[in-house]
Amino acid sequence: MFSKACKYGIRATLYIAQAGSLENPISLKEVAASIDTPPAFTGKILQKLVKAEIINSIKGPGGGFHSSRTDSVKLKDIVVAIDGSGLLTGCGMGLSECNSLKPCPLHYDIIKTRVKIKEMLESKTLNEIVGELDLNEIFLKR
Amino acid sequence: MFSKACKYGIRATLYIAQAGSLENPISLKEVAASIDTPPAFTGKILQKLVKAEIINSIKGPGGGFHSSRTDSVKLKDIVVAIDGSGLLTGCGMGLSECNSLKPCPLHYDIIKTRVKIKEMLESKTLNEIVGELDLNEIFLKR
DNA sequence: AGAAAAAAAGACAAAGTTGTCTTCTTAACA
DNA sequence: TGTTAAGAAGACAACTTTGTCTTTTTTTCT
Repeated sequence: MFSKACKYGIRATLYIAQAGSLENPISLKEVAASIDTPPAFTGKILQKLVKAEIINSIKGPGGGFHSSRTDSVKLKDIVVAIDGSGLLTGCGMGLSECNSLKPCPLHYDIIKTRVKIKEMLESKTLNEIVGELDLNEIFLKR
Repeated sequence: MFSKACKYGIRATLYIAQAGSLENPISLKEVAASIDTPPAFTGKILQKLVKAEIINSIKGPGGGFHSSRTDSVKLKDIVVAIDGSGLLTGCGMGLSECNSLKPCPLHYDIIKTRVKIKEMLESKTLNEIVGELDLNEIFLKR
């Protein structure tokens, strides 16, 4: 469903949302160690998330990442920023001219399924997701 | 959601189910032209589908592809044969030890969504899908 | 039996994704 | 003001997916 980069991005964002703040930003090194992902590749992904304004970065000594928008960012924002909107748009069978006037054989079933996928991706903010976590459990690295 | 190979495979299978029969098998060349996919690559995909017993092949002059199981094959069979079961199993965030005892933050939402995806992939047989088509419309190549 | 037509199989090439390494820029702090 | 610690950016390498081309196998037909 999601690319590897996107999965890493979700884990990274949740970790940063949970552990980081403007006063205490989380370094790339700590993020990668905490979610068990390759540090340099994780850095590339975080760059994309910063450009999409999903997280914030602070340069220089003591710098790192935090998120100032945990009350408005949803999973969909992360997925679209990293994987693009292909999961939610376009013909499921790869036809270029598929629409409700000339639907492909799967058109309406795909649309119905996408409604559910969108619900999953849009129903909660980062705050709401993080709020459900039991912080005593390791949950992003296993 | 699906790889390119899988999308090609779905289109090819539907075309073969609709146009082919034991007496009149469809050549690779015709399949690829009809669904607008690269012939050689399409051949590789059809080989996988033959091995998975989703379609049948007949070698030699006059040979080609047909499906003897249009009444039992479902989209899920094609998707699993080509893309594997990753869309329907495993942790959505990529954690190896995610389950209902130690669920990841998205665990239950992912499960709910997958139920809907499975419904889409398991609700109809090839016959039922093909039966809905208006055969006068171009529908697999656009 | 030989020729021809078709899929099967295998080697290869191009493009995209994943991952690493080095250099550049920014900012804190002695 | 220089050093150092951090992210940003770019070049590169490995692997996977997508795609092509050639050879082999099977089968039909003459």
